[in-house]
Amino acid sequence: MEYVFFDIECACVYKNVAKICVFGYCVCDEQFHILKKEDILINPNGKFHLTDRGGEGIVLPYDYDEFKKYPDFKAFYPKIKQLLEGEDKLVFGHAAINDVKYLCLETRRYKLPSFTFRFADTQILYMAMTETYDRQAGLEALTQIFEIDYTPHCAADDAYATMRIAQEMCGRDKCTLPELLKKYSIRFGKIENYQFNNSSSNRRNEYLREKSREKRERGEKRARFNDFVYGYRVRPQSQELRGKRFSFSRSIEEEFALAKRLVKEIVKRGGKYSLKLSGCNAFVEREGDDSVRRNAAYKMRDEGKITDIYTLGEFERLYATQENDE
DNA sequence: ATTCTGCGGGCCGTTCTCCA
DNA sequence: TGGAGAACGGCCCGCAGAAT
Repeated sequence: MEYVFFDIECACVYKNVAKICVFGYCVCDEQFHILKKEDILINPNGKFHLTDRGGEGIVLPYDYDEFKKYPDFKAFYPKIKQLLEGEDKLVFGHAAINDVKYLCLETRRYKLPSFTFRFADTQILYMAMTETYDRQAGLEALTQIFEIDYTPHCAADDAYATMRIAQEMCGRDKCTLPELLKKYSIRFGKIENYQFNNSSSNRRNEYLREKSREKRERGEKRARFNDFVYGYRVRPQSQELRGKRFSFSRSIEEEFALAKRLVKEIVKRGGKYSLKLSGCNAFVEREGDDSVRRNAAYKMRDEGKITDIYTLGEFERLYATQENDE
């Protein structure tokens, strides 16, 4: 069994065209002994557009004029196909779905048959291992974590770094790469017939499901509170809070019973409640709150737009009716 | 009969971080 | 250029049934 790690650099990437200029790969055996490591330089048949965007972008560690001397993608297609589709090998990449997409686009551009192979994504694997699903781990970040030397955006070196990261992950869990994939329930991505889908992990899928459930529930809570606020139109009993427009920190809003009770107290005294912080002149924060909304409220106080900020405790002491709450 | 309330849904945006 | 995700933020409507 051989492992093939690959990475691709493009001269330009647009919506429906990505012109590949380097196909870098690193083939190793099951003990991560490197069998072959190579950069295939390819004439992209197009200009380089990687740094046009406001000074940002990437600079490839190659002399761009060099590329014109090499054959184009069509010429290298059989070799790349053999590398990725050959028998008895596993294909890996860091955020491989991007590279797979570029391969797909180039086969279309040059009217070549679609690639057909399976691949696993080491970035997904890392996320599953470390259970950090809330942000992607960049290749550079991972090389720092595992102390791997490499030249960024040098395709063969990126492929090598990807391999070393896989090796380190195996070392950490003291198992082989296929065992690691199994352990973290990594499913292979696949390209076939110009259609491709990503490598995935069960844990990440579970996480995503959980997140979407939480998001839905938060949304439901907010919606309930929103609707209550919009629909609550009782006549005030006093003018104590006349001209005051309150907003609460999010965590208070999400505690429906509490938020509802407080809004009733405000309205009873002639005040108003708004979900929108801008336009308010009073704010109630939860002790120890460090949310975006709370910080925005403090900023508004500095600007003189908000005059009163209460903690929940202060507000309760001032306005909450002990008896006859409901 | 009118008002209040609960519950169901929907829409939009910004900013950040990945990838070449 | 130009996607894909993710976190976070703001805004509204319609309807039915309960409450008064």
